[in-house]
Amino acid sequence: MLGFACICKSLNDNGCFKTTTIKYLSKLDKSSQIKKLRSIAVDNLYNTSKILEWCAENGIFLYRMSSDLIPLATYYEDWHWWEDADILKQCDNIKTASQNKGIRISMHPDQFCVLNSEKSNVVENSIKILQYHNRLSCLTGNKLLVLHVGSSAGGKKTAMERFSANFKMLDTDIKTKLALENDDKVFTALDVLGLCETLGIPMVLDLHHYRCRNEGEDLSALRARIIKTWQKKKPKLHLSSGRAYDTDRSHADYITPEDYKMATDFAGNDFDIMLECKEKDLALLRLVK
DNA sequence: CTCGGTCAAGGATAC
DNA sequence: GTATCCTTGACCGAG
Repeated sequence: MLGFACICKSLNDNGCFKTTTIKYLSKLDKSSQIKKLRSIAVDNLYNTSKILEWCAENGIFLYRMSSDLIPLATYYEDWHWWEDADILKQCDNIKTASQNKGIRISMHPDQFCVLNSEKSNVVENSIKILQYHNRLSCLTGNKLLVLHVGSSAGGKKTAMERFSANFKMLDTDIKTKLALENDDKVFTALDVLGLCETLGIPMVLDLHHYRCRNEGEDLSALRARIIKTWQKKKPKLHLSSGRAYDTDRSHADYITPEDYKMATDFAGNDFDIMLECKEKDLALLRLVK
């Protein structure tokens, strides 16, 4: 099963997400700020359920929700967006749509969520980011948060130990949603697999990151172990093509036929494949065609 | 209307 | 320490 992330280019009016900035909001009075934030959140959540409907109509049952549905969610702590009736209604629509249509959803906290940072304020903020994702996940029925290990400061071993220690301090509710993904600069598939096995969480294999960064490990030898980390859930891998060349870390607009074949050969019927490319759903439709 | 500078946030690197 | 890059896409606002 193929899926795509966030933006849906096929939907002109409902396929994208709004946002705002602190700088802009600071020019408004408090009530206008909240009004603006609410309006953006409701629109973004509404668009997400529209995208889910579009997915079902187009035979797509795998989708990653945007992390930026609630604007400035971890900044405006006095704005209790999760107590807003309109927002709750929209979240419930997403939950119902994904469950009724059988769409497997996930989220992927961005680069600012560095749980293993050496800076305590960064760790605290990362936990806030995870709490936000968890809260939104609970309301929308999402059960999977895909994360990178993060910083490599102090060396890989120390950095992974920091990750484990901080992971263990998280709420159980968050821990049961987390999965870890290998990255393209530091933590290899083997590094992340070992960490996932130790922590008892699923591993998302990113094939492009593996291509950019590996220590010669043989993926076919890791395949069964990776699947095992998912227990009864459907394992997932990420696929993208390099923009300018194979190991270019920048993502291309589309997936090359060669990369798609490589991924499907590896995945068989055992893995869902999440596409990461600029043209999103359009790239997926091209592959299916 | 169009286009470009700007934006909460981290990390790594080079100087 | 500080500057700069990596890198996303939506937005404001100048023209």
